[in-house]
Formats: sequence, structure tokens, C-alpha cells
Amino acid sequence: MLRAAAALLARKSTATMDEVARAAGIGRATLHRHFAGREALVKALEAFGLEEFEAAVDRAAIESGPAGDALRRLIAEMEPAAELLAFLVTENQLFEGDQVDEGWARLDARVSALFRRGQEQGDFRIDLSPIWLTEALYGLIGTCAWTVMDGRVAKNEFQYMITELLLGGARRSVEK
Amino acid sequence: MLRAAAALLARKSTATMDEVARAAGIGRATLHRHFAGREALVKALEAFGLEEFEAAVDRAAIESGPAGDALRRLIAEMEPAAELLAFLVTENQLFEGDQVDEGWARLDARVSALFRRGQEQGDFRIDLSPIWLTEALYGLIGTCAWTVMDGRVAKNEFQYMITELLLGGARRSVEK
DNA sequence: ACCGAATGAGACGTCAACGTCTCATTCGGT
DNA sequence: ACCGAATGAGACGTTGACGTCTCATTCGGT
Repeated sequence: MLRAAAALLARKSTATMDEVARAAGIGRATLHRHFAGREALVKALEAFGLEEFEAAVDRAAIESGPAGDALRRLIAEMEPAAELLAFLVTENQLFEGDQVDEGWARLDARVSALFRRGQEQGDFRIDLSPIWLTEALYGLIGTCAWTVMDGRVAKNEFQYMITELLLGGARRSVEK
Repeated sequence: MLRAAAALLARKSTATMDEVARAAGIGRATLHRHFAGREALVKALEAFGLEEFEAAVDRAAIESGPAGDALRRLIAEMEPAAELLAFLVTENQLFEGDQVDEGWARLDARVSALFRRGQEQGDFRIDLSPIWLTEALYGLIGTCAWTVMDGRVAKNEFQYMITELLLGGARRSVEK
């Protein structure tokens, strides 16, 4: 049910509760029985998303191995939840910047740590801050998810496009 | 007036007409005298944004010189309109993918052409499609604008963070 | 086959934002 | 100083989504 809601809201973040219910194949009443209002639904989606993302980070085991490889694994593991991430990132953007959710802070910390580790081990450049790299990762995943939804990028290119752009950039390097 | 509306809506895309009016320092009535409804306001903002972006592309003269330098100039010229871009990109995302505005198609074509030119001249790698690079550019600009608004990245790092990440990627290259 | 729980469909009241309208005030040109 | 146009403030009705409620139906366990 959460997955159905996520799939719809990722495409149309302003979707009605009625539309969400129909998309999930249930009645509005039932939807309200599970989530007391739209706010509760979004909160549940956020919690659900955080679980997914943490699980993806765990599966990718980003704390081990070369940072570059760890990042590749992370992107691969995050792909199934990319649309949800796109939704939650823009949704979070609406919040008055006052208090950031503790769950997000923890997730951000883990991902940032990956980039910092890469810098310390000499794999990543040090002139781009880990925080920015983390945000850029989220942004690229969201952007790519949207672009795939629009059909402008093939779904099976998802991982490659993000990984290569984020790691190697657009410039054609000499070593290649 | 459009700039004031853009500045507010970029931060809070769900802002009320009332809030927009107050942010622009005018009354609701006056706002409605200029734009017949929220839809018209967004359309006007879109037209305004397109003008700004086209102007930025013109100033950057992306058709001349090495593609990498052209991209740097483009990012620099787009910085003032970055928040507006972030708003319009997410707003466009809400549209049922049916018809893409003709103005956006033209802008996309120009930017894509820059990346394609870079590929043909051997400056950019050819395994990342121009369309994806274009979308990634938009996405990174929007993401960076948000991150700057949140205070997680310093405003004066805007150009550098985007340019370096997009061109060179996160990996520390041997040649450096 | 039975029975309680859960569901779907729909009716209903509430509320916030919208868009229109009026009217007093202010602004700018002559 | 005059006058018309534009503005700000606010009242008003409309609309769409929300959240609650009821009731007939269906589902699932025993």
C-alpha cells in the first residue's frame, strides 16, 4: 500500500487522497483508517523511505572497500527506491528549514562519511565538501528518476548515468 | 514583482496567493489585477524564467570556444536564476507528461547541443547522453540552490561546486 | 456455515484558498 | 489644485479537498 502511494506521489506530489486511494486499489475510507490524514501519510512514507534507504546503505556496505566501489554499490542498491527519494527530497524542501528530521540527519551522516572516507583515502577529491557530494547524490538520483519516468533516459542506464557522472564527471579524461 | 514572487515560490512552492502578494509588497487585489489566478502567475513566471535562461545562454555564448569553458560560463551566468530554475523544474515535473512547452524544448536543445558539441570535439565523454547531461545540469543547479538556501553550502561556492562536479566528477584523477 | 472484522461506496459538514467585488485612499500627470 | 487611474484593505460567495460518519458487503478464520 505504501509502495503504491509512493509510486503515485513520486510522479504527482499534489495527488489527492482520493487518487492515492484509487492508485492503491482501496477506498478513501480505508486509506483514512490506516493514516489519519495526508500529513500522517507523508510521515509514514518518510519513515518507510528511511527504512528503505538505510537498508540500501546496509546492503551496499558502504563502510568497507574502496570508496568508489562502495558508492557504485550504494547507487545500485538505491535504484529501486529512487522515485521515493525524489518525492521525499522535494517534500522535505517545503519544510520551513527549522528542524531537520533525526532520521534524515543520521542517513546523511552515513553517506557523508562515505565521501569523507573516500577523501581521506585519496580516492575522492578534497575540494568538494562531503555535504555537497551527499546532496548532489540525492539530487542526481532524483533527477535521473524523473528523467527515466519521462522516458528521456532508458531505465537500464540509470545506474551507469549517475555513477559515471558523479564519479568521473563529464570531462573526457586523459587516462581513459 | 515577478522576481519577488519567484524568490518566495522557489523556497515554498505551495505558498498562498496572499503570501505571494505580501512578499511582493502589494495587495492580493493588485496581484489578481496583474495575473488572473495562480495558473496565470505560474505561466508568467515560466515565461520570465525562460527569458532569463535564454539570456544567460546568450551571455555565456555557449556556441563558441571550448565546450568545457562554455559550460563554466553557462553555470556562472545561470547562478542568479538558479532558484527560479529549481522552482520551475519541479513545477514542470507536476505536469502530466503530455505536452512539453515549446520554449523549454528550445532551451533544452541549445544546452544539449553544447554537450553534443563537446563530445564531438573530444572534450566530453561520449558514454553519457547529452540529454542526460542537460537534465543533470538542471538538477545540480536546483539541488545546489536548495543546499545554499539551507546554508549547507556557502553561496560563493555555488559555481565551483557545480562546475567541478559536473565536469570532473568526485573521483580524484591522476592528472591532477 | 457462521460470525466478527475489515472494506468499499457514498453522504455530509468543515475549512482553507481562490477569485470577485466594493470602497476609501493614494499616486501621478496636467 | 484637480482629476482619473491605480492601489490596499477587506468582505463575500464559490470551490475543491479533507476528514468523519454510516451502512451494506465482503473477507477470513474457526
